[in-house]
Amino acid sequence: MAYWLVKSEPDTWSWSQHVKKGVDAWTGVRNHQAKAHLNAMKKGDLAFYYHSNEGKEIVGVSEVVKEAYPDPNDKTGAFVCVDLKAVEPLKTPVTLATIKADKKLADMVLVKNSRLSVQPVTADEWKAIRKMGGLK
DNA sequence: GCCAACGTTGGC
DNA sequence: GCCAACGTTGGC
Repeated sequence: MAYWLVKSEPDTWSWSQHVKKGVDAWTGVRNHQAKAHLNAMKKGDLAFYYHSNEGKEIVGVSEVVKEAYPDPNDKTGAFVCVDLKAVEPLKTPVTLATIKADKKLADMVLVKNSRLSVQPVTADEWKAIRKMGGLK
Protein backbone atom coordinates (compact mmCIF):
# COMPACT_ATOMS: atom_id res chain seq x y z
CA MET A 1 0.00 0.00 0.00
CA ALA A 2 1.41 3.33 -1.03
CA TYR A 3 0.27 6.87 -0.39
CA TRP A 4 0.14 9.77 -2.83
CA LEU A 5 -0.89 13.36 -3.15
CA VAL A 6 -2.62 14.68 -6.24
CA LYS A 7 -3.22 18.32 -7.01
CA SER A 8 -5.99 20.10 -8.79
CA GLU A 9 -6.97 23.66 -9.31
CA PRO A 10 -10.52 24.00 -7.96
CA ASP A 11 -11.30 26.17 -10.99
CA THR A 12 -10.63 23.21 -13.23
CA TRP A 13 -11.65 20.24 -11.16
CA SER A 14 -12.55 20.64 -7.50
CA TRP A 15 -12.97 18.12 -4.70
CA SER A 16 -16.74 18.70 -4.67
CA GLN A 17 -16.93 17.81 -8.35
CA HIS A 18 -14.86 14.72 -7.61
CA VAL A 19 -17.25 13.71 -4.82
CA LYS A 20 -20.29 14.28 -7.02
CA LYS A 21 -18.84 12.12 -9.77
CA GLY A 22 -17.59 9.44 -7.38
CA VAL A 23 -15.05 7.83 -9.67
CA ASP A 24 -13.29 9.91 -12.28
CA ALA A 25 -10.24 9.77 -14.48
CA TRP A 26 -7.27 11.75 -13.24
CA THR A 27 -6.18 13.17 -16.58
CA GLY A 28 -4.12 16.09 -17.73
CA VAL A 29 -0.71 15.11 -16.39
CA ARG A 30 1.92 16.40 -18.79
CA ASN A 31 5.03 15.91 -16.75
CA HIS A 32 7.29 12.91 -16.79
CA GLN A 33 7.99 12.80 -13.09
CA ALA A 34 4.28 12.88 -12.37
CA LYS A 35 3.73 10.25 -15.02
CA ALA A 36 6.25 7.98 -13.33
CA HIS A 37 4.31 8.31 -10.08
CA LEU A 38 1.03 7.52 -11.84
CA ASN A 39 2.60 4.40 -13.27
CA ALA A 40 3.67 3.36 -9.79
CA MET A 41 0.15 3.60 -8.36
CA LYS A 42 -1.58 0.35 -7.48
CA LYS A 43 -5.25 -0.38 -7.08
CA GLY A 44 -6.21 0.32 -3.48
CA ASP A 45 -3.52 2.97 -2.92
CA LEU A 46 -4.76 6.14 -1.26
CA ALA A 47 -4.16 9.72 -2.27
CA PHE A 48 -4.66 13.09 -0.65
CA TYR A 49 -6.55 15.58 -2.75
CA TYR A 50 -4.93 19.00 -2.74
CA HIS A 51 -6.34 22.28 -4.00
CA SER A 52 -3.71 24.56 -5.49
CA ASN A 53 -4.15 28.32 -5.88
CA GLU A 54 -7.58 28.49 -4.26
CA GLY A 55 -7.32 27.23 -0.72
CA LYS A 56 -3.87 25.66 -0.95
CA GLU A 57 -5.03 22.86 1.28
CA ILE A 58 -5.56 19.13 1.42
CA VAL A 59 -9.31 18.64 1.34
CA GLY A 60 -9.97 14.93 0.94
CA VAL A 61 -8.88 11.35 0.50
CA SER A 62 -9.25 9.35 -2.71
CA GLU A 63 -8.57 5.76 -3.62
CA VAL A 64 -6.94 4.41 -6.77
CA VAL A 65 -9.55 2.20 -8.44
CA LYS A 66 -7.85 1.77 -11.80
CA GLU A 67 -4.13 1.70 -12.45
CA ALA A 68 -2.38 3.79 -15.09
CA TYR A 69 -3.71 3.67 -18.64
CA PRO A 70 -3.23 6.01 -21.63
CA ASP A 71 -4.74 9.44 -21.06
CA PRO A 72 -7.65 9.69 -23.52
CA ASN A 73 -7.15 13.45 -23.72
CA ASP A 74 -3.52 13.14 -24.76
CA LYS A 75 -3.25 12.94 -28.54
CA THR A 76 0.42 11.99 -28.48
CA GLY A 77 -0.24 8.90 -26.36
CA ALA A 78 2.79 9.68 -24.25
CA PHE A 79 1.00 10.28 -20.97
CA VAL A 80 -1.21 8.26 -18.68
CA CYS A 81 -3.99 8.72 -16.13
CA VAL A 82 -5.58 6.70 -13.33
CA ASP A 83 -9.12 6.44 -12.01
CA LEU A 84 -9.69 7.83 -8.53
CA LYS A 85 -12.66 7.36 -6.24
CA ALA A 86 -13.57 9.97 -3.64
CA VAL A 87 -13.42 8.27 -0.22
CA GLU A 88 -13.90 10.92 2.42
CA PRO A 89 -13.32 14.61 3.02
CA LEU A 90 -11.03 15.86 5.78
CA LYS A 91 -13.04 17.24 8.67
CA THR A 92 -10.56 20.07 8.81
CA PRO A 93 -8.64 20.88 5.62
CA VAL A 94 -4.89 20.90 6.18
CA THR A 95 -3.39 23.98 4.60
CA LEU A 96 0.02 24.42 3.03
CA ALA A 97 0.86 26.94 5.75
CA THR A 98 0.10 24.34 8.42
CA ILE A 99 2.27 21.77 6.68
CA LYS A 100 5.14 24.21 6.34
CA ALA A 101 4.87 25.09 10.01
CA ASP A 102 5.10 21.44 11.09
CA LYS A 103 8.61 20.07 11.50
CA LYS A 104 7.59 16.54 10.52
CA LEU A 105 6.02 17.72 7.30
CA ALA A 106 8.23 20.59 6.25
CA ASP A 107 10.23 18.41 3.87
CA MET A 108 7.27 16.96 2.05
CA VAL A 109 7.46 17.02 -1.73
CA LEU A 110 4.55 19.44 -1.60
CA VAL A 111 6.80 21.97 0.09
CA LYS A 112 10.01 21.12 -1.75
CA ASN A 113 8.63 20.80 -5.25
CA SER A 114 5.31 22.52 -5.25
CA ARG A 115 4.89 22.29 -9.01
CA LEU A 116 4.79 18.50 -9.21
CA SER A 117 1.17 17.48 -9.63
CA VAL A 118 1.44 13.87 -8.43
CA GLN A 119 3.63 13.20 -5.43
CA PRO A 120 4.50 10.30 -3.15
CA VAL A 121 3.59 10.65 0.54
CA THR A 122 5.29 8.62 3.27
CA ALA A 123 3.30 6.55 5.77
CA ASP A 124 4.34 8.92 8.55
CA GLU A 125 3.24 11.98 6.62
CA TRP A 126 0.00 10.23 5.76
CA LYS A 127 -0.81 9.47 9.39
CA ALA A 128 0.13 12.92 10.60
CA ILE A 129 -2.00 14.71 8.03
CA ARG A 130 -5.02 12.43 8.56
CA LYS A 131 -4.83 13.22 12.23
CA MET A 132 -4.51 16.94 11.62
CA GLY A 133 -7.45 16.71 9.26
CA GLY A 134 -9.62 15.16 11.95
CA LEU A 135 -9.69 11.60 10.58
CA LYS A 136 -8.81 8.43 12.43
C1' DG B 1 24.96 17.73 -26.13
C1' DC B 2 25.01 22.31 -24.09
C1' DC B 3 22.66 26.17 -22.59
C1' DA B 4 19.92 30.42 -23.27
C1' DA B 5 15.27 31.73 -24.01
C1' DC B 6 10.76 30.99 -23.25
C1' DG B 7 6.30 29.26 -21.22
C1' DT B 8 3.84 27.48 -17.30
C1' DT B 9 2.82 26.68 -12.64
C1' DG B 10 1.70 28.09 -8.23
C1' DG B 11 2.74 30.65 -3.86
C1' DC B 12 2.52 35.11 -2.21
C1' DG C 1 -0.65 40.67 -10.62
C1' DC C 2 4.08 39.54 -9.75
C1' DC C 3 7.81 36.67 -9.83
C1' DA C 4 10.64 32.50 -8.63
C1' DA C 5 11.25 27.81 -9.86
C1' DC C 6 11.07 24.48 -12.98
C1' DG C 7 10.53 22.05 -17.56
C1' DT C 8 10.88 22.29 -22.40
C1' DT C 9 12.44 23.98 -26.69
C1' DG C 10 15.55 25.14 -30.17
C1' DG C 11 19.86 27.25 -31.95
C1' DC C 12 24.48 26.33 -32.15
